[in-house]
Amino acid sequence: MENKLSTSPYKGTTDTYPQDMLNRNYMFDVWSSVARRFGFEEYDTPLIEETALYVAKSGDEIASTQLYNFVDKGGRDIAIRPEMTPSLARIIAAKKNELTLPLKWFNIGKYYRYEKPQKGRRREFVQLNVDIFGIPTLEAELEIFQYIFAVMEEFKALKETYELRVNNRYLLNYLFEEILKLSEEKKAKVGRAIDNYSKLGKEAFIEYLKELELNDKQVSSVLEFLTWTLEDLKKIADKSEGATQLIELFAKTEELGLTNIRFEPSIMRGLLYYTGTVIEMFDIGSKENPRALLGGGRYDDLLTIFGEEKLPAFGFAWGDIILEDYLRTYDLLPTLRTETKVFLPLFDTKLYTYIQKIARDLRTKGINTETQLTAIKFGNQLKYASKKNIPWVMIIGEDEINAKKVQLKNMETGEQNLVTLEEAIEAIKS
RNA sequence: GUGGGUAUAGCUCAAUUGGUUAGAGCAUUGGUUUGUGGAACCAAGGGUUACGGGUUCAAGUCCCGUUAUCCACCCCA
Repeated sequence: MENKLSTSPYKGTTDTYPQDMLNRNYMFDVWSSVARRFGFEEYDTPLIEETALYVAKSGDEIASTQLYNFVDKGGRDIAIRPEMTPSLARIIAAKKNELTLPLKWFNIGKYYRYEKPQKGRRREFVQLNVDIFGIPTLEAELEIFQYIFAVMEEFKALKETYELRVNNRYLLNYLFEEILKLSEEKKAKVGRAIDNYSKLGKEAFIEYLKELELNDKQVSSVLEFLTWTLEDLKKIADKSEGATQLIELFAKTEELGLTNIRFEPSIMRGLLYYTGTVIEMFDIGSKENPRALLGGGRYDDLLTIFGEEKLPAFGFAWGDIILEDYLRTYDLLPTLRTETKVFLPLFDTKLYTYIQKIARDLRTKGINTETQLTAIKFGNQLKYASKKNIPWVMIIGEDEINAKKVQLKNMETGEQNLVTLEEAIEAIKS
């Protein structure tokens, strides 16, 4: 090992400097303020859970390969959370009898997955989770859809650049069981192929299905399925609950006037706990962001892993990295300035205490104030304030103190006035 | 986990194809009569050329390994 410590962050993680933090906070503020506007409440869970929580749900290789898990000093097998849903289900199951339904909860938190880092994918990332518990009907879906679109509007995203794609796991089950009559093992593989349909291309897709030993009839059934529209669903409405739900769902989205949403038969969403509606949102205005912006679905059965009765649930997760990529693609990140409102220069060390007391006064009144700490050349102090994009500079030297006034300088216009402290505060606050 | 590309200053890139002391722009810091910023000009700091080994009289340049990053798989909770 080398003696010198590396300044690089751990593989697949990134440092966030104050400048980047402004963007991050902007995105998170939109997420959470719109959530509160809809009546969602914030909650949190520990970063560490028992490994069993994740194994119970998935059981397969995800837990062994992509989970950060280890044994603690007490011999417990624990893991850093790779997602929120199991923890959320856990805390709800724990207090199921005392919680008033429905629950509309959200959280913004960090997650860790042992992945090979790529663009839009890191080992440490932040996700927004929004979930509704206790609504068995499609109103839960509609509430979430409206939230998602409200967020996109808040980001000022252009309508032609995003699309929410919706499918239903019961419809997929109908395809697998009633039309194709597949074994469990093949369901998973065909499902994955369908998920990859647009990426594979039609020919590679057909070839892959044939490798899975699907006969010609089955292959053409899958291809036909992928072209299905809502009209086609009406023909099988009496046979598939998934079809019925989708028809009803889209009737309501239309009544609500929701756009940027459509039925898409190839949406799969993994293979784990989803029970009905599944959703993904995509950037459709460019080719720069091929990954889903967000994904989610209904998971009515998840509480059963805690030995509880079923509780209807619908929710989704939205990743920070891909959102930021999306916003950058369309130049939707506003130019953000520091939160500091006013800068107080210092002409002479003798004035330090005086300036500090003024600053204290300003801060008491809720004005974010930064002061010059050492008396360097005034031009450089202004340069500093200018570089940090602080909108106001309050200049106080001997002359101003004698006049019992302050010079208030607007850094954008360069305008400067000799005013009383009260007048200055008024101007800064407005 | 598999396959491939890349790695030179904080950032974007040079370096006559193996040949002196590795350069430039931007950024940073200071200066251009120290109570007025953004521009311009001047100057400075900043590099074990990712790390380790090898070939060679000579390596930023060629070879091997490691690490990181990007792309495609795998997976995507």
